[in-house]
Amino acid sequence: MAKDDTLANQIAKTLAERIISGRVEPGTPLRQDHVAEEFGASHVPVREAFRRLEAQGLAVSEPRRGVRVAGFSRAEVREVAEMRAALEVLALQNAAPHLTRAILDQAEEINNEGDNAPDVQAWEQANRKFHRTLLAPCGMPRLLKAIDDLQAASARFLFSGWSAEWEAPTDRDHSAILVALRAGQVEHAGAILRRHVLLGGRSPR
Amino acid sequence: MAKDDTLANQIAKTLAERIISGRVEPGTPLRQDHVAEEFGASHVPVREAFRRLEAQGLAVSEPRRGVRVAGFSRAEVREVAEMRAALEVLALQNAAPHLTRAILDQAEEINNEGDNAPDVQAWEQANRKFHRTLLAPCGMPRLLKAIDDLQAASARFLFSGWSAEWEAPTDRDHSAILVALRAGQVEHAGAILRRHVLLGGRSPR
DNA sequence: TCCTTCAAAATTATAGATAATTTCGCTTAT
DNA sequence: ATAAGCGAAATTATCTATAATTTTGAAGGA
Repeated sequence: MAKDDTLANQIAKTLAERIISGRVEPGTPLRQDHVAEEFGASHVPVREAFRRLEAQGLAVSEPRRGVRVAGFSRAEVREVAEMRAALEVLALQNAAPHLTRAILDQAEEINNEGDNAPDVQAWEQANRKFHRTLLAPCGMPRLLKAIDDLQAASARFLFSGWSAEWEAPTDRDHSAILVALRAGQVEHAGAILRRHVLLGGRSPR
Repeated sequence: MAKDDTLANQIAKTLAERIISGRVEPGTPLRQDHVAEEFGASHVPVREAFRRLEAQGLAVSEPRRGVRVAGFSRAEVREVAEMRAALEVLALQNAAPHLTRAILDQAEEINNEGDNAPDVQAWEQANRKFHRTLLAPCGMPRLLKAIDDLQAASARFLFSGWSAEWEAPTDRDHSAILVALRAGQVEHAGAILRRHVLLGGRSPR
């Protein structure tokens, strides 16, 4: 099934997944012809895919010198965490009035899935889904898109840190956020969310 | 002279300027062949330019149905203002420790330019420069890029509202921000900045 | 041994051509 | 009149080919 109709989009998605999962290392050059050959396509859609990756911050391109997988310094990781914190809190504040009992229950369900996740990948997926479930009702598409891209950047860092040994941490913050939201304490929920996102971006021990 | 080396980037910049200034209306279809002909180029770089505009939120693209100049509803204008407020405050907080006396003086100079601006375009340019001068020292490139894109979106709204009659408002908020920063009251400066950005996005009377 | 120079190879960027899809306007039937 | 159907024109998406630039690596000189 075509995930996205246009070839360029499919290529972009595949490459994005590869970069986020850490399967290709930061700094790796992405050669348009090689990628094109791999996908059985010409390099025109590949170039467009590159542009999308660039916009998402997953790749960097220097004119006439090609595009490489974006690297991430400690400073950049912190930057992304700070941006996420600011924007997710904003989204939560705007989503709060639209959060129903059903949505909160659903979020709790997703949170439980995350606690039982067998590996980092599954945990990250549940984590992302949890956040999105709570924030989506804000109805601000541009904001949600920005948050998505930032979460992808965060995930890169997460995967690079502990791909091997890892154990599912029962997520106290998530639970606390739900408790606060159920009690109508939006500000408090936002404060926990903020701390949660900022600390989540800390370096692995 | 070539502003940006690659044709695609030049085309993107030109089109972006055209959209922001309001010279092309929201909803206008952008035909790759027409644009290509206008620039004396083939449509390959044009398509790449479209992708960039899309990423900046200046155009929307539906697969196989082309790309059109992005529209903006009242809700979207508010969304952009909220995002700007959140991110600019974050940038200011991180920039504050690096703000020297010289930078603040420079900002004041720019602010005066803005007060004497003959038209909206000039005022907006000075306004943008003022913000960037204060925020750039945060040293967070991704954040600054995001703010740039949001400011562009804000400018679109501004230009669409009062292109004709307009008088330079001596910007009290800007001055107040500088006073607070000079006094080392970063939090207070942030609060003014936040209010300033949010109210700046209000609809024309 | 190390640096410079220069040509071959690789790679990017753009152009031109083609296939596939959508849009538009006309005809025709109700 | 109005709506459905059909075909031509326009448009998007892709491919193949070409020009321009960068990288690579080897040869020659300091």
